[in-house]
Amino acid sequence: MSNQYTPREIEEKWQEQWEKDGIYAAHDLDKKPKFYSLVMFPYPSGDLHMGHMRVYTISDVISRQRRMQGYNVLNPMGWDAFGLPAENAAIKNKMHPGKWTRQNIKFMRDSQLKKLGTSYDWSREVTTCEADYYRWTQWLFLKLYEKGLAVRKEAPVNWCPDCQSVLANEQVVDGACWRHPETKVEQKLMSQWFLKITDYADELLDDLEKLTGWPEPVRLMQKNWIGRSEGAELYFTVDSKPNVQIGVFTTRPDTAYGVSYLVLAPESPLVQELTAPDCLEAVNEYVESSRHKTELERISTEKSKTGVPIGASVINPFNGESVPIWVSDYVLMNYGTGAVMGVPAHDERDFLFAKSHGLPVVEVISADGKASEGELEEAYTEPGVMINSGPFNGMTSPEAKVRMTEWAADNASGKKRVQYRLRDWLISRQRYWGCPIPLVHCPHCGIVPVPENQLPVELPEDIDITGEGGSPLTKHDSFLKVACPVCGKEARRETDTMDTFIDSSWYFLRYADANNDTTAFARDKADYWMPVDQYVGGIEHAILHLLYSRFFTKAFRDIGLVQCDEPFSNLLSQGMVTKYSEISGRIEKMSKSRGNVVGTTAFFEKYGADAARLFTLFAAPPEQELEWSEEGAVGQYRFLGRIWRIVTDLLEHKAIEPYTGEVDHDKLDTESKKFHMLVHKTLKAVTNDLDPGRYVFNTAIARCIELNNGLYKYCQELSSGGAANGGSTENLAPVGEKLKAEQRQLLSFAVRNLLLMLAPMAPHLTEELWSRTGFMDACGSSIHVFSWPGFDDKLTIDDEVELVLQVNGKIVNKVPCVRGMEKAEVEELALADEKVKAKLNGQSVKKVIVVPNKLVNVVL
RNA sequence: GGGCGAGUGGCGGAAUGGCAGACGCGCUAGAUUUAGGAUCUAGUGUAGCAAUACGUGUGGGUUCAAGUCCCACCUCGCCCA
Repeated sequence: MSNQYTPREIEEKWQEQWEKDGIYAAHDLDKKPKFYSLVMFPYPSGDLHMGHMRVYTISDVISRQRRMQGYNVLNPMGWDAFGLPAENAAIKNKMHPGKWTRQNIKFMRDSQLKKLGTSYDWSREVTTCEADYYRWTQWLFLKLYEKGLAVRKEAPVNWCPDCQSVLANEQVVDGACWRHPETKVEQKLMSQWFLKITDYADELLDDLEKLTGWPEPVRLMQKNWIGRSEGAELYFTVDSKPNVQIGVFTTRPDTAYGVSYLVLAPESPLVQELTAPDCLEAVNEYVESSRHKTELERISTEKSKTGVPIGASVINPFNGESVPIWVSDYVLMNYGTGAVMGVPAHDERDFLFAKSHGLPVVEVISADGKASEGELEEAYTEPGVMINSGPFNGMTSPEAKVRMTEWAADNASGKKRVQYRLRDWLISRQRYWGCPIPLVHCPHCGIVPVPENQLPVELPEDIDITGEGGSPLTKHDSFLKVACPVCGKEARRETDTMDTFIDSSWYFLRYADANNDTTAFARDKADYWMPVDQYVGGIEHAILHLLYSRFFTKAFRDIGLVQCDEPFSNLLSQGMVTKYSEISGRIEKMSKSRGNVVGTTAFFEKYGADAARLFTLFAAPPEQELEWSEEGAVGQYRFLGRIWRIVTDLLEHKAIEPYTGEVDHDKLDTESKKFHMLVHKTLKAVTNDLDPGRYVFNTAIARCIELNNGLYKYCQELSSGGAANGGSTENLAPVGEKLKAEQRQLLSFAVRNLLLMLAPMAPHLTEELWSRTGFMDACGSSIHVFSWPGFDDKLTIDDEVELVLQVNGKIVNKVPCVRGMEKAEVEELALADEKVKAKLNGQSVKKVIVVPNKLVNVVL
């Protein structure tokens, strides 16, 4: 039996044993209470580093502890395996995306995640790029299509020339592609598939209230993203064409008397319809130039606003005045109606626009109800009192907002309207490595869904990926040509694939029934496991992935596939892992490109997975940033070594035995009582720290270290008190035969509980010692399926407390005191204290504050 | 420009409004050792021999009592524009 702690020798052994025994299997429909623990599944990019490991460690510890607490735990893992990097790698290495992906998965699963000692139920592994998964992605798409939630629309889209693909708005960062920060995104008009997430805008917003287990910042981000704003749509009749009305959405109908022009988005069809012949050339030129601008450039409040008049005008329904129509690219076609009313006096962007084009500024709201003297310096956007607004003068602007909307509705000039920032989800991608959209274009029948029994529409493997000229699917004849499912005549397959966010918007449902080959997931299993009880993942998915998943869950509920209406009850957003980067000279997020990664293999070899796990948990609370330091990790390696040494030494000296009972406190001597209470105090603190919603692993580990330190000290005392062993550092433990039975029981009790508390965090070491100490045989199970230990609350409260004595809030003395002393008695004790008396120096006492069992403050 | 969050020893970080700095790293000393980047023991906020004084980004405030609550500001981070 080796007496050295060598993680290499034990970790792999137990990993194999656990897998063989299947102790982490989840049981569908079991009577035990369920706990669904989920971590955001990774993209199989090829190599995980210690930074990535943080999230898996956190989620694994939660799963393991819940399992010990008697829950039927579902802790699955899979791969978000479709996506661009596979195609890029294919172009670079001349390797098929499928081969590249599968080889990465194998490495990440077998050589990284398993070596971390994770407790996944691998029988439920899902891989989104395999036909047995994407078949159901397609099936679910068809369900959404039947429900009218998948629609084809002509729309201006963000086009990345590098990807040769359309990007969702969320994938455009600072006007550039999220994968190609150097590449400016272009605007292009195309026919595309959309999912109507806006149908659920209100529910997605309202239900954020229910998500009390989510971090507040994430809920706020979602709220802002949905961006509900209440206002009105107002109709402006075109001067020369009384049958044409232009609707504008505004959140400020109260400023309608201040309208001095109206603006159309360059993409608006009305531009072509209404432009006067003599303005046509200038307008066309302007429309053309705006096509090359990014959305950010267009709506920025910092730059001056460009635009040209189109030579037509509209009537303001409130005052009957005629105002000119302009075209300007600060108006976006896909927000509101693609037309806005210009109120320079009360909107920053309108103010800029009016100033640079010499348009009038009409003030209709002011702070005090009086018009400003001279010209306005800037737009007044605050609420105020109405002026220059006919019958609405004198009202406060919020009141006028309501009244003017009513007036417009009564006069067929407008209506109340709610507008969202959230837009429909554009899912078409002109890419190969994604889930094919299961539709067929038939010249006779139009768009025809592929019948369910013909699914999956498989991605052809015999393909040549060059990265040029769009998707290779458009050139693959046998994929392209298909008989129309309705009329049987020759038709063409849809060649667009789906946005990969679709794959990850339902994977949590597939885990509930991962091997079902007759449907996406059986209703009863999904209803049993859902919702996810604890989801753990990065803050970078705070908006997109979480919003899409919520949308899918709600849509599936309405289709009748599942009962729950929110997928994730509790969410933990772990902070990123950082490290000093030689390249930038700064502490930055750990990543390959920054050259500051710490690999898993070398680290596991040297210190073991348990030390890696403990350090990630110990260095910072989970939602905070964590700076990786090898020295810090060594500290945890040492802690594990200290447990190892003391336990193996106790064992060798026969000072512990596989004693599974409690300890009779009354039989213990004073020192033993103290140590016995330390064990109970630690059990209480650690259980509390691992409580749902708290998850402060750093302090839980600190408590375990304290208990271990206490164990060393107790052993020292036992040795010097008769059970001596010579004081050699080789022998930490007292000699077993010289100990009293209850002292041996206490030592065994302490070791047993220390191992149990650490089991979720350091699964290998604890299992090895559980086995070596004989607890495994005595309890008849792996430590990881044994029950989480309880504690006796009475033994966590000391009889004697240290009373802090203050004079005027400053600490003067500390005295021991019996717990539960009466206030008057405590007051007396404090005033009789020599040091307090010295401070008082005969001055009269104004009052005395007593905090029971803690503190006395004498105020002069 | 707006919103949110965070500033505590040499470092990572602890503190239901009630003893600031738990726990770890680092450092110092001792023990053990052929050796130590192993191990064990003790110490370690700053100044001071000491008693003591001062200490949680800055400035105000509330309170018997503030790292914690309120106001203003500074710095950093994230998100949105």
